[in-house]
Amino acid sequence: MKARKYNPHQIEQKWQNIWPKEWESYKLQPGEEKYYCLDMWSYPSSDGLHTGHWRPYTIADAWARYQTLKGKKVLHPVGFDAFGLPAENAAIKNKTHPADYTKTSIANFTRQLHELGAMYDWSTHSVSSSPDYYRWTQWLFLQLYNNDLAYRKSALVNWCPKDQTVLANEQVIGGRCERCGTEVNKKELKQWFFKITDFAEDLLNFDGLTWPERVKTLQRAWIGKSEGAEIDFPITESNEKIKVFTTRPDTLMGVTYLVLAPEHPFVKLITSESQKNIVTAYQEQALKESEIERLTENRKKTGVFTGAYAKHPLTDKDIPIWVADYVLGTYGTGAVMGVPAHDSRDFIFARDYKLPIAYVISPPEGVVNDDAPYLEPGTMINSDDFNDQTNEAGGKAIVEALEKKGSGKWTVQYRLRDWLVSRQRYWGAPIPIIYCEKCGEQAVPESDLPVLLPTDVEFMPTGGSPLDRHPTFKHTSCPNCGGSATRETDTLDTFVDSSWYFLRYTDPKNDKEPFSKEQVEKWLPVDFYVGGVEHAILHLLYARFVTKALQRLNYVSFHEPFKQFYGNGIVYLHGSKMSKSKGNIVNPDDIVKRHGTDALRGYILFMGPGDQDVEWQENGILGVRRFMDKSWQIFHNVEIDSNNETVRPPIEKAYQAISDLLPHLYFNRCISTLMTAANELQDVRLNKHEAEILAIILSPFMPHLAEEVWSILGHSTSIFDAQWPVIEVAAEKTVIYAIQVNGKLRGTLEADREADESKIINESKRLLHAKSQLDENNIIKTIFVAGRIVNFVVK
RNA sequence: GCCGAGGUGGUGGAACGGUAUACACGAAGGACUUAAAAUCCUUUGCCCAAAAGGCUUGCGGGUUCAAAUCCCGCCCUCGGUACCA
Repeated sequence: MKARKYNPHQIEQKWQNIWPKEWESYKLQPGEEKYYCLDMWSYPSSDGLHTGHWRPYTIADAWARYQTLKGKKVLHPVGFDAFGLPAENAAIKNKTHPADYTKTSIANFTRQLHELGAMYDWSTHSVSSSPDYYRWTQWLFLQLYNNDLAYRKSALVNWCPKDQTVLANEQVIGGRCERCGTEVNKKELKQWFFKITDFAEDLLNFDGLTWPERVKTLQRAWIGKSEGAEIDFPITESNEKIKVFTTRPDTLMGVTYLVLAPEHPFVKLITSESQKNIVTAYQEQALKESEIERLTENRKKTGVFTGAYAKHPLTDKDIPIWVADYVLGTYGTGAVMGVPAHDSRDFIFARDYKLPIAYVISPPEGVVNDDAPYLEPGTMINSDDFNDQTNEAGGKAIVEALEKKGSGKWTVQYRLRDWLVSRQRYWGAPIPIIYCEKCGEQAVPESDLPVLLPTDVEFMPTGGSPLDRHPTFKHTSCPNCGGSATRETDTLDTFVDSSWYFLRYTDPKNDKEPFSKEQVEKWLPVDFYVGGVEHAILHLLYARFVTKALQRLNYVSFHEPFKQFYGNGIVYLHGSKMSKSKGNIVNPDDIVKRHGTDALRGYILFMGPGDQDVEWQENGILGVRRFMDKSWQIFHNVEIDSNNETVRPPIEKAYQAISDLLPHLYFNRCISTLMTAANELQDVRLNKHEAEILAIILSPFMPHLAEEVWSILGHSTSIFDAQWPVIEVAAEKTVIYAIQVNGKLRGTLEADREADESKIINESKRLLHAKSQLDENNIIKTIFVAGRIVNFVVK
């Protein structure tokens, strides 16, 4: 075989055209072992992909190909999350229709994904904005609606003034819109919600899932479970009770005031005549304040007295009721008991407003310092019957006493709020609800789905729902009474689309149902999911919720969608995350042109551990390219007709190492291993058997090169129809001992693997003696580790 | 503050408690060439002219025959998060 120069371009195009584009891999045959390998639904944009985007795709593809070689039937689907704000905003900016924008973006993405040479099954292809997909998104909405998991209510919600729509809590990052970074404000609006809070407890459970700690922690923090007590404080001169939530019922005897959030409904009810003006002014001012101002660190606490009092549930003492915005209307009961002696916030507030501070827990030793709140455990004091026990026992006793009186109980609070899913925007799935004056809210019958999104809509955002302005969309008849009725004109959050797409992939052409139970049960849960950790509390939480909801409704039997989640690290360039808007991106097209897809894939894997952030090194790609040139030469120096089955040590070693490393996803170390082997094999003439092994262990990372070599070696079928080789690697005959004195390396000794301990120790002594580095009389102890080390401990 | 991930050469990074710095980039020198690119060879953690030797995995302790790795106490960087009662 005469070595041509390695021409990646030619080879890669060849195989990208030959590799099947549609082979309906979701049709699992009896006896086949499934493996569902998924990368996150692409959000197509006209900007195209940069090398940072390639990272998860490359990881997923290497992994999918490896699983294939291990004999699994791999489902590795592809599709596009095309609905949503970014597409709509980009379309507006480019003065085009979102549908047209989406079409060109998808075409562009499709081309780039082909260039990646990934093992995608294009027959699974689904697009969230196509009616045969969103029909089932609407179906999903109806299932939730019909089972009390979707509802409409009026609430104070997040409003993005730039995008002119409401947002879910998860889409507000630090008081700003997740998409455009604009400060959000609060508006009282009637909106649609999904009851994710029903699953708060289930969502905390990650048993059996291989997920990175950081992602689990983020979700747990977002769900924010805290255990404590709900305690009633009856309002004097009213029949109402103020409910407070506290994690510290043990401090109940130290309550010196109560605080209501400014938006608490009781404020109006209880405020005394004389305080009315002050309180109303305070409420107005508090509501005006933006989330960002309110979140400012170390902000001065403000508040006003309502003029009203409540009775302490155990002592009946009058407790003044205040309004202060350090209490949030959206958490707990929107009211707290003020215990300045044992809570830092209450302490500051009480000091500033001259409210009494009553210590009810003292340190186990010494006396309490009254310049500061005491937050540690201790002994109950000043608490009547509850004195002299630990605060833990005291807390239990207090709740027991409250329970007896019917004015308190143990309870659990979550920070998680229901998921707001309606949007006042055009480019999304219409919410399938009809309002009839006679019959009220009506679900669109499933047989009438999809509720089509009209194309002739004036979609510039103005704050109202664009569909509302359409001449005909809105008008329909009531499915119940047949009378004239109107449609809901809000559309669904795009995260609803992406919260179930992995189910659709198992049955992408089904036009009777979103997926057949049989298909979904065959493939799910997803075995391996790769994507960015920035989705930790958006997509990943929503997808888990939807799966759990569908399980409750009996559409699926599993309760988690993603068995293993691999959060790929971010690629940085010049110290910040690659992004088109910042202008610091590396275009993969250029690199592919110069060095080929395989070199780029190889470098992406070689850069560093795939789950860690890494800085892009412009020249790093050269090392991989040189390795590929070298490999090309090695593969062209093969005894093609030989029946020799001996496997040389460099190949054995590489095979062994990669077989050990790859299951742990140590891609970077696999590439290093291959490089080492190539360096050792440069001048060697391989036999055919060796070349085949080498090609297979290289193929997950550089599939085009491996496939080409495989065909040159005389195979007419794909290398990915082959199996990961199983070879017995014989242990080497000799081993190298490190000879140490007091743990410091003093020399090395090559010895027979089978040589016995005393022989090796003697040889070691002789060696060190010759170098005058050991006085045998001083040896106190000799450590011998077979095959590794001899360590002489000397005086 | 709290939670998570990190801290190893000039750079990206390797290292079941057992020869720290593999692999690669970059740099220096050389070969080939009229020349350059490409390629190949050599060197490349620090100190010392070199050898010998010593030092070295953010800092300080500890455990161990032996620590980048385990334990304790700090420092720094990145990411997340926060009046959550």
